Amino acid sequence: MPMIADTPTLPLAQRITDSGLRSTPQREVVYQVILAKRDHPTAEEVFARVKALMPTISLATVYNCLEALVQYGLIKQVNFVREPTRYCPNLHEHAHFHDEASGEIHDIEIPADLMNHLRSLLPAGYAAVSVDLSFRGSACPAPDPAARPN
Amino acid sequence: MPMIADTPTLPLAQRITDSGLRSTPQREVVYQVILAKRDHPTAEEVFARVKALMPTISLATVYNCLEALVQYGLIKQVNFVREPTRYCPNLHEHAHFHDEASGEIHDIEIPADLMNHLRSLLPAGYAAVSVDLSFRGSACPAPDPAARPN
DNA sequence: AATTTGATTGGAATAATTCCAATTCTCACT
DNA sequence: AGTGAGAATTGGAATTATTCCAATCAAATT
Repeated sequence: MPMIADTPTLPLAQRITDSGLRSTPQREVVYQVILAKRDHPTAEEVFARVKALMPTISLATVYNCLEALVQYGLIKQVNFVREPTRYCPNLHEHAHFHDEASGEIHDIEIPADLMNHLRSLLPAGYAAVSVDLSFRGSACPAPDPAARPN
Repeated sequence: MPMIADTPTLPLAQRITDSGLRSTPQREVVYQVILAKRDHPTAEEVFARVKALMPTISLATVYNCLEALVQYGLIKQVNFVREPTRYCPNLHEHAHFHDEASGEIHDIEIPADLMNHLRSLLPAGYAAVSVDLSFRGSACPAPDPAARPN
């Protein structure tokens, strides 16, 4: 029987092995659902989405896969006060905005030089592995009073 | 019997009521232990410290008090990936450095204009109530090779 | 094909936090 | 000072998020 060329997961498996992580069907499907939607699902949400594609997967495996994917730099994790950990497919260094009204999380692009500037504020002897910048507040869809078609 | 002037908690009670929050003995003692040490205790750590002063207090009340103090702006809460929420007496807008080696959290001062600059990066319609900036990495105690007594 | 190593699984265990109903306290008002 | 309404506190149960564990399964290497 043909082993390849009947599922579109090839590039995914590629990307996983390229990172140095062994590829497994479970890791592929977890990675796939995170890339499929540009949002910030919790482990439980990932589990729910993954079960649609692979009904036999367990929650423990989803946690394991997420941890492995984070560790090998394929996804990032974010967290907010009193919220479960969320996972993010956007590897580009960026900030997050947590909209308290809708509960949604939006990516905020931050110029790279500013991120580096933030790092440079650390006292001598402090080496930052990661910088976490997040905003909390509310987002109004149409703020400027002029020019609204509707 | 005299109702006041026999405990040094007066200014604390003052500060609590001034914030608009009703002062209670429990809230005072929770506030007191957080101000007493410039660190970042978890709720359990606060509970342990508070019990030394008020052995009958319950953990639920510590959580309630912490929540109330945060809500009325008397303390701040911080959190890190896969760590319990921590509480911080430093109201001055600042960042945190989480030292992975020691587990310690250090306050990092950030110029106010830079914090405002960060806020200004948000797209129109996004209003940030709070900005959370935290670093994760390792801190070496003596970085500069010159000038060390001892 | 056998061995070894690593991954997955389900369920139990743990950790952090919240909920709840009963009691107690505080404050405002007689 | 006494009383009643509303708020805070309490202990324990419940919930949520996550990790642990031992057994099974799969894959890579000899």
